[in-house]
Amino acid sequence: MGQRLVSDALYNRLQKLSLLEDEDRSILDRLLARVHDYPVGETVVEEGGPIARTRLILAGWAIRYRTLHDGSRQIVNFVLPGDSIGLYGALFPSSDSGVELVTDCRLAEFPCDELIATCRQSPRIGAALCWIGGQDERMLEQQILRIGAMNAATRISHLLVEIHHRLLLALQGREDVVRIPEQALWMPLTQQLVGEALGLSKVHVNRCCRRLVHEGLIEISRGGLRLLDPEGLDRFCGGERPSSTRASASPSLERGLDPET
Amino acid sequence: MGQRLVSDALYNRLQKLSLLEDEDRSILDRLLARVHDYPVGETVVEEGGPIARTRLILAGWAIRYRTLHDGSRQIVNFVLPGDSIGLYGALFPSSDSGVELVTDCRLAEFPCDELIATCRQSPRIGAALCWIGGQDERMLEQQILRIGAMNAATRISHLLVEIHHRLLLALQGREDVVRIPEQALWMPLTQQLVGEALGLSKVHVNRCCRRLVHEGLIEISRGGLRLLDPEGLDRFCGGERPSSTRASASPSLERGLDPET
DNA sequence: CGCTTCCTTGATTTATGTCAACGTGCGTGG
DNA sequence: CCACGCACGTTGACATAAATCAAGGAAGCG
Repeated sequence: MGQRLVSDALYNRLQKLSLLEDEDRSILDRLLARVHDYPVGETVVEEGGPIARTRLILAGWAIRYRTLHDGSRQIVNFVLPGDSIGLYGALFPSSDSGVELVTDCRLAEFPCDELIATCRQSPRIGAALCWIGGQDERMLEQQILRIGAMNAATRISHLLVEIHHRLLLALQGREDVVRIPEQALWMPLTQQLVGEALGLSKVHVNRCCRRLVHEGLIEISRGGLRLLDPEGLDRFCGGERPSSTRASASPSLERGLDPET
Repeated sequence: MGQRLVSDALYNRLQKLSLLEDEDRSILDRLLARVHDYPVGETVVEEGGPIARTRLILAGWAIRYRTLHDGSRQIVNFVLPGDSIGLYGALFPSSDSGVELVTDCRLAEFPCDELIATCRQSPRIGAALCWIGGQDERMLEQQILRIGAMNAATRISHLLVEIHHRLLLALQGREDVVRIPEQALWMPLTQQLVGEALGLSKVHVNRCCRRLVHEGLIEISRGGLRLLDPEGLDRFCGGERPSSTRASASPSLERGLDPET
């Protein structure tokens, strides 16, 4: 397992699945070799527009959102390093939601069709991507839980805990990686964005955030915030069970995917 | 294309994808041959429990839900005929959400692992199931949109419109099927359930429903409701774009999945 | 018959939204 | 360099959607 040039975040995540062979990694490396940089604010996918390419976030943050007729915008999900955009592009003619970058981003891009070919070539990669897709679905579930059943302050802390959790997985999934640097706790989340994600007005988000600041859980600065006490935040939102990210260690799964079978 | 003994709803949905060959259908038929009946209230999947089998709903309604520490329950999604339960069972050791039947149900069941083998056998079936999975994700998106960005009455009508839409797809997807019977518009949705799904108190759900009744859009009866005017409901919630259910007609997709390639 | 589940309605409370105003840092263009 | 605009954060006063509390009715069911 040599040094990875790109998509460390993805490999860190996939490590949990421990399904891929070296061969698969080189296939993935080739698939993800086409890297592009984009500036903040770029709309990578239009709402209702076609999905030309599948992308992987190598660095930066994005949002998936939908706009209502009254002009309000609902953020469906935050897209972090190691997350994919348009994973199902080959199967759907258009995207219901749009994707917009909230920081400068580095993306790996390739035509959707190539994913099909890659999965044919290595069923293990196919399974790994389904696993990623299943995690996406679980994150949406979490979001529904937050918005549907929690009050404002709890929603916010719960969201922060989830994102923190995801960042840890993406950034230090492997045991041999050094401890996460201070910077990792910084999040480019404006209160506006938090409001759009959680169905709250920015004014109310502000008031709740001030409370979290007052309790020493977070720190607010221009254009973002910093987690000071992740465990405290977790306690604050009642430690609602986060989505499990463990993979099935089923030996029959590996056998089933073994090409020699 | 002979008469289907089971899972008409699934075939109706898959028809939109027009990807499967007769051969695939007989494979699926064999996979789905194991049918079981369960009574109302049965908990098919425990929250946080293992996912022993993958299931397909042949008839009846279920809910996917999660329970919070304070005892409140959030319904994540309604599971209708043609929908799957535990599709990713082979990839995850446990289920975040539980599944409970809200009517008597007839389910097709098989061990999760068999799905892997089936996908190896027919990549077209694999693609079709990913397509189903992608639709599930889109439904969750819709749910987030409702809960996060709409007011109570709009949420309710939007939910009803979506379910109506899904039922139509499952029940009459094929052109050659007779018009949908009156019964199809009946839904076993108590106001309690609607509240748990949309993050509203049952009292408030009741008041909003009464309004919809007053406008002649729905009819309420013991243990459920009936859609009288789907188009009216759609207008009521501002006709927010429903999730597109069209499949990609990409010829390269079919080529990519062709075993002869 | 009594129990349970579901629907219904009124009175009151509360969480959150709206409106409005102001501060502040930051980039940009003159 | 300054001046301006802009995006973001902050705060107060007020409005309102929705929750809560409470009580009762009506249909199914054992």
